[in-house]
Amino acid sequence: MRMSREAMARHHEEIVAAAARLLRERGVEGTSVADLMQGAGLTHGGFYRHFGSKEELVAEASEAAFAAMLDSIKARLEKQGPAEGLKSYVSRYLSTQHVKGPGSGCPVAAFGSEAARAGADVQRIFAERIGEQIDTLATGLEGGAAERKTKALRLLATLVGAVVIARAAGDNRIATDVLKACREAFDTAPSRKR
Amino acid sequence: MRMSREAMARHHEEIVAAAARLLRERGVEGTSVADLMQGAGLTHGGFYRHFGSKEELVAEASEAAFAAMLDSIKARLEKQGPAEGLKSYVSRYLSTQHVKGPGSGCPVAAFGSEAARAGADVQRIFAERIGEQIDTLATGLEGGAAERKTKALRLLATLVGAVVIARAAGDNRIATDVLKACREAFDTAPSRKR
DNA sequence: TGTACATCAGTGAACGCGCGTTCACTGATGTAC
DNA sequence: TGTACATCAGTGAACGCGCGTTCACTGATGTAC
Repeated sequence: MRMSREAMARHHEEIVAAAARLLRERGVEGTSVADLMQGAGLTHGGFYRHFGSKEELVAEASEAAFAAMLDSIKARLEKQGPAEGLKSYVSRYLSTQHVKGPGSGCPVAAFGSEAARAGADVQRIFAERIGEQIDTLATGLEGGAAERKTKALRLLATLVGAVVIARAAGDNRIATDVLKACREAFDTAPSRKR
Repeated sequence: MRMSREAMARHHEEIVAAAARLLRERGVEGTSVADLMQGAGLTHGGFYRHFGSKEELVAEASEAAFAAMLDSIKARLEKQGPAEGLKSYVSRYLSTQHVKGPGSGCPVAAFGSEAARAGADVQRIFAERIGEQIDTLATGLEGGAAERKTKALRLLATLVGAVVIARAAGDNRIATDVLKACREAFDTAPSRKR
């Protein structure tokens, strides 16, 4: 039966939110349209009233995942100041909770390698939002504009790599070792004093 | 018709070699059994004379990909010595060629996030081989045993993250920027003098 | 060494299954008067 | 404001398709004598 405009808008947001979580947990190819709709409490048939294709939702959900991530960094920077804000963000990123809970974590670490093979829309969103993430991280670092950007690029690379490695290694010792090594690198020296 | 033992052994290797390349290029879920057999010049029907399941081949091909990678590091370390060998490996890893040619590159960067969701066999191989990769990288670094290992963990994280980011960003400026920033970090300071 | 036969690597059709997508249908919502 | 009707969000069955896997078949290979 027909839904009210508000109900439909609510459903749309719920589908995107469920997708943002499921795609990070199970990957693009590991999540079916039926899964995505079920995640929002709906059945698969109504999907195409909201999106032109699965890829269109993947793009929208990726955007939502990046937005949440960026909000988290910005909120920390504002509340705690550049140094402490960035430190707490890095500490959160390099935590076991993040490794074990990809559903609410960084989309680059969760399905960056799949995004590289996805359609043009998804790739464009990744390129744009990664850029924004780097610029935001840079505001928490010290030095001139160029230096801060270079540091931010290195920092993001280290964060993403550490989490990808920790997840690929599973419950192995390596997982905790790589997180610890990278956390210490940030706390004690490189990105703040380098 | 029945093949000779040598022919079968050759086919087995060809399938694994084709799989090692295709899996890194297209991901696990993006490559079908028919694709894998076709890559070795065979038809899909004979697949189960060689492997018990697709996942068994994924495990074997992952192992082969790691072996090639480790051989490459070890060969450089032996030929050029620890400092130069590691430098040339890092330079190769952080090159546009590696980003554009995942088929012969690092399996962690290519499908590490998929491996995290794969079966137990694949995950065990990733854990073991990542460990071996870290130990090998450590032999090219300076300092005590513990310090070298910590540096190797950070180095691998940076390498993997940089390539995942560069691939996710596509032909964007970010791709070249992140490679350059991480290359410079290694050349000028952190992992060798830190 | 030569012969007869069992083995089995590879082929290509077929299996059931889940995928992304489409469609007829339902009935509450939104709108025209 | 009330009524009649067109719209369309959501449902669930159905579509074609490609997937991983199985199978009957073929004929060269390997083996027993």
